[in-house]
Amino acid sequence: MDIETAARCMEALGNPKRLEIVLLLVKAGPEGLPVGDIRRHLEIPGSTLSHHLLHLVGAGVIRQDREGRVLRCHPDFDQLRGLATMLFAECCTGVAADASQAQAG
Amino acid sequence: MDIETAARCMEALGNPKRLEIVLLLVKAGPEGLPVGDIRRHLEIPGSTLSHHLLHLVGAGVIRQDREGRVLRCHPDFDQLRGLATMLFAECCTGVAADASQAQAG
DNA sequence: CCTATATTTCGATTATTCTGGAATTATCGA
DNA sequence: TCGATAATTCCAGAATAATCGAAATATAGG
Repeated sequence: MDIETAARCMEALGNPKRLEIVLLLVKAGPEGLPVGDIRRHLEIPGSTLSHHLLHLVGAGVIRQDREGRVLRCHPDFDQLRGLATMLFAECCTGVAADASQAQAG
Repeated sequence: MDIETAARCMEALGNPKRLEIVLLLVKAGPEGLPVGDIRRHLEIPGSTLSHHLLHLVGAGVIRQDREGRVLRCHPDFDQLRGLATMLFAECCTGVAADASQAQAG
């Protein structure tokens, strides 16, 4: 996963409402939940919720499947795992402090 | 970690420059890097970098230790781990779809 | 077709964030 | 104290995001 993508995911998760949505979906598991259920759980206006969901879908954090009138939302577990992994992927692999201080100071 | 805190961390990591900063610091390991080194690596104006660092510190994602004129920045590994963990902490533990559809539809 | 339900899109307002030049503060060494 | 380096704060403008009511679209069942 590249930095732009990861930042988009993080940014999507960086809003309390949206994070609540995602945690709720993760809790619900792979089957996820319909938009309407999320709305009832979180008690936010439909239009606001719709924007947040679009945002999350755009970032690739959740996916949606239509089932008749109902739009079911699932977390994208692979994406979330990738994100969590990325934070530590190159942990402690390098990037020493510059020598420039020693030279200049 | 509560949702507000987690969202603040995510939001802090949700900017490409800030994510780059944090990944650079994670790469550098526990010793971290001075602000000036980060600036040289990322090539951004000092004031902009300063704002981003303040943001990251405020969110608890990094910490800073002054060493004379140099301000050394470290990732807060505990916080980052906590964040990564939280995403899956309650994975698949519940939240079934409402019965209301079956009743209403 | 008609009615009800599920969800989105439109449109407008308000709030927040990002950005970076210039001035400022702090520390070091002579 | 002076001069250099490290980093921050001040300020202001541009860009983005959040919010939600109202209207619109889509689907289902009779």
